[in-house]
Parts: sequence; structure tokens; C-alpha cells
Amino acid sequence: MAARVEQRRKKEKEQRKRVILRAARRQFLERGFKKVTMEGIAREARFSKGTIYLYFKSKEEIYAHVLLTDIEKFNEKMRELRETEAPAAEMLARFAEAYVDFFLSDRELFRILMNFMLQTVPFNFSEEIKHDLIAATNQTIKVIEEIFKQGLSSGEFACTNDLKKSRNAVWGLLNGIISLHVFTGKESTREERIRSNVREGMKILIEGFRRKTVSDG
Amino acid sequence: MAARVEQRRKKEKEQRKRVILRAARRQFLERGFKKVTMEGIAREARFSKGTIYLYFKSKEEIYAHVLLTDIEKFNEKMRELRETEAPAAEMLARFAEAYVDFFLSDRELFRILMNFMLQTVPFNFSEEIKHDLIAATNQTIKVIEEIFKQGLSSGEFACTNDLKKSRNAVWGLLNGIISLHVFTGKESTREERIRSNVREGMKILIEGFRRKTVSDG
DNA sequence: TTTTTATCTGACCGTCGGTCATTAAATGAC
DNA sequence: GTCATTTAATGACCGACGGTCAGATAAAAA
Repeated sequence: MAARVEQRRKKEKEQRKRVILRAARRQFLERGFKKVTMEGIAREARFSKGTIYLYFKSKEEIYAHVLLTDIEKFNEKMRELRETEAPAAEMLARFAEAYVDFFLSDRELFRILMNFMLQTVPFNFSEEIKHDLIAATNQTIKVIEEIFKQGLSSGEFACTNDLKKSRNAVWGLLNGIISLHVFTGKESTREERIRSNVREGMKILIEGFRRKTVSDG
Repeated sequence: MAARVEQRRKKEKEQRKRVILRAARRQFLERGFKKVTMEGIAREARFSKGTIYLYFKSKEEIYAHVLLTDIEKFNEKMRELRETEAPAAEMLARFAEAYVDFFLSDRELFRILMNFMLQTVPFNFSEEIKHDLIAATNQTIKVIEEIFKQGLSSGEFACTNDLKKSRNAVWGLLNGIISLHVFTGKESTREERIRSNVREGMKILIEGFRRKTVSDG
């Protein structure tokens, strides 16, 4: 086959993938993983069910792709954040705020991420998407690490004995607090509760960072 | 019907419920929610599938009952912890350790808990079990709050402007860090990573608590 | 023993993820 | 334009599973 045809075909294929993903995303965010059916995605994307399987291996893989795309969007925003000039503490706070904003804009997205992280039994994923998803998540966490390094080198934070653990504490606190509030309390106050709790939690952590942590033994 | 008969029947009913729950728990922890079938639970409990539905409303409700029983077991342990004498910082550290131990003993249990917390669409639960589950979780979080009050009144922690937010920070950090590590890295080092990351995270938080948190604005 | 009540059963239903034989469309050699 | 070949799309079908219910069975009461 002529190269030009192959090229066009490849482009069309990607276009179709995007169409399917757009339909899937809309439905996943509206109705959650379980309630969305392949038939439904197919209908919205104007394909038959069988066709969907020409482009994605399984329902779970579609879900993973939706998540991946969104995480990459977030990482892009964080790259922009890193280009601004600000003290590390403020940058951490802004990172936290952006993270919360991101997941509050579509709560289901947060569920998708946590679900993926907590899955003990291997998903029905291709190795490729799994790898990409892990890489994207690591990318997010790495931003926290960079902010940290900045804080240490500027002397804003005291020397802690473990950069990675500090970084994980930030990430953990963020996700843990969001998880807690996605669950409890009234819907009407949820957003504000998440924001204020994250702010306060980050303040405590940052205060802890400013001083060298001491042994508790 | 004679009262004695009614009484015995009630007892037997509860006994049967326990048999079903024991079978279900074993299977959920071994294979995860999705892979367990009602037929399988019924087989192990020596009932037919139909009978299971006389005792529980749905598969999800069984799942919730398993979780509830285990959380209550944990809360009992924490009540014991509270009866010991120790500085607040140490108690927090011990609480964290017990929490990690508890969920490391059966990792699937953690997944069940987080899954429940993250569910946006109402589960197919009876109101009763839902209420009990929320109450049990609040009970767990309340222990952190009590330790806090102790730390404040003893002067170990500085006066923070929000007890509840501090408490939530601890809970969030714990669950967030566990979530992160359930997901990433090699299985062989997982347990140790979780323990050391939680220890370090708690140290940072505790250090933050020792000092009055300042505005970041 | 007979009637009534409580308990249990498993065949059956509807739904849904996933497959595959068949059909339709595109391509390019002639 | 014709037609063989390759590529893409389809939807009937399958198996699995959660959940239901009419009828069987067992226990208690009469």
C-alpha cells in the first residue's frame, strides 16, 4: 500500500480513538465505571460495539486511557507552575490547590485514579497503557520532589533525612484528605471542606518541614 | 409461636449470617470483590444462592458487613490503646502503626474500605449498614481527635486553630500513603516501604503540631 | 395426622463484557 | 471501469453472573 494511504489511515485511526475516548469520558464522569456499557459508548461514538474492540482491548483499558489523558493535562499545568517564581512553601500550597481544583472539577476522575491505584488484581490492561499511567503518576509526584529540592537549597526547609518520604507525605496527605471528604458530610459543603482541610493539612506539613524532624524514639 | 422457639430461631438466623459472612470474608480477601460470586459464597457456606438473599440484600451489602466487622475489631484495639499511658506524640505514632498493621494483615480490606469511601453513586446497601459503617469510621477518626486533645491539654502540641482539620490531616496522611504504596513499587519491599513512609510522614506532622501553625499568606 | 408457617432451593431471567463469522468499503493492479 | 485483495465494521451470539420466585421441604402448631 502507498505510504500516503497508510499515513492517512493511521491518522483516521487516531481520530476514531479520540472520538471513542471522548464519548467514554463523558459517560464515565457522568455515570461511573460500572454503569457505563460498551454498547452505550459505541452508540454515542457512532460505532457498533464490535468496532470499539478494534481500538481498545477492554472497557477497563478505555477507562485507563481517559485517566491518562487527564493526568497528562494536569502535569502540563504543573510544568507551567514550576516556571513561576515563588518560595517553596507557596509553591507547595499552589500545587495542592491546583490538585484539588483538578479533581473537584470532575469527582469521578479522582475515583478512577484511586481505583486504579488500589487495584490489587492486575487490570485487563495492555502493558503499554499500564506503563504510561505509572509514568504519568510518577511525573506528578516528581513535581513535589522538585519543589522540595528548591526549598532545601534555599534554606526554607530544614534538611530532612529523606526527600522521597517527605514528598510521599505531601502526596499522601492530599489524596487521603480528598478521599475522606468525598465520602463524609453533606454535598453542599463538600468542596469548601476539602479546600480548607487541604490548606490546613499542608500548613501543618510545611511547618514540620521548616524544622528538622526529630526522632520520636 | 412459643417465645422460646422464636428466640432460638433468631439465634440460628444470626448463626447462619455469621457462617455466610465468614465464607464471604475469606473469599473477598483472597480474590477481591469482583471475582467472588454469590454462587461461590453460597457453596462455601453450604447454602443455595437463593438462601443467601434471605440474609443479605446484595453482594455489596455482604461486602459492607465484612468491612464493618473488621473496623469494629480495629476500634476495639484502639480503645485498649487509649487506656495505656503515653505522651500524645507516641500515642499517635502507635495509632499509626496499629492502623498500618491492621491493613497490611489483609490488604484487600484496605481496598474495600477505600472503595466504599470513594463510591459516589449510592451502593446497593440498606440504610442500616450504611449508617453503621459511617459510625464505625467516625469512631476510628475520633480516637485521633482524643489523642489530640490530650496533646493539647498537656502542652505537648501547640494550640492549633482547628482540631478537626488536624485530625483529618493525620487520617488523610495515613490512608494516602498506604494507597500510594499499595500501587507502586515491588511487592517484596512494599510492607517495609509503607511502614517507613508512614513513620516519617507522622514525624513531620507531629513536628508541625508541636509548633503553632502560621499563616502562609 | 393434618395444617400452617418458616425456610430453602435451583431453574430461570435480564444484563453486559467480549468474540467472531460475515458483510461492506477501500485500494490499486490491470 | 473491473475485480481480487486487504482493511474496517457489524451485530448476532456466547458465557458469566447478580438477582428472583414458584414450588419443595422441614419444623411447629393444631
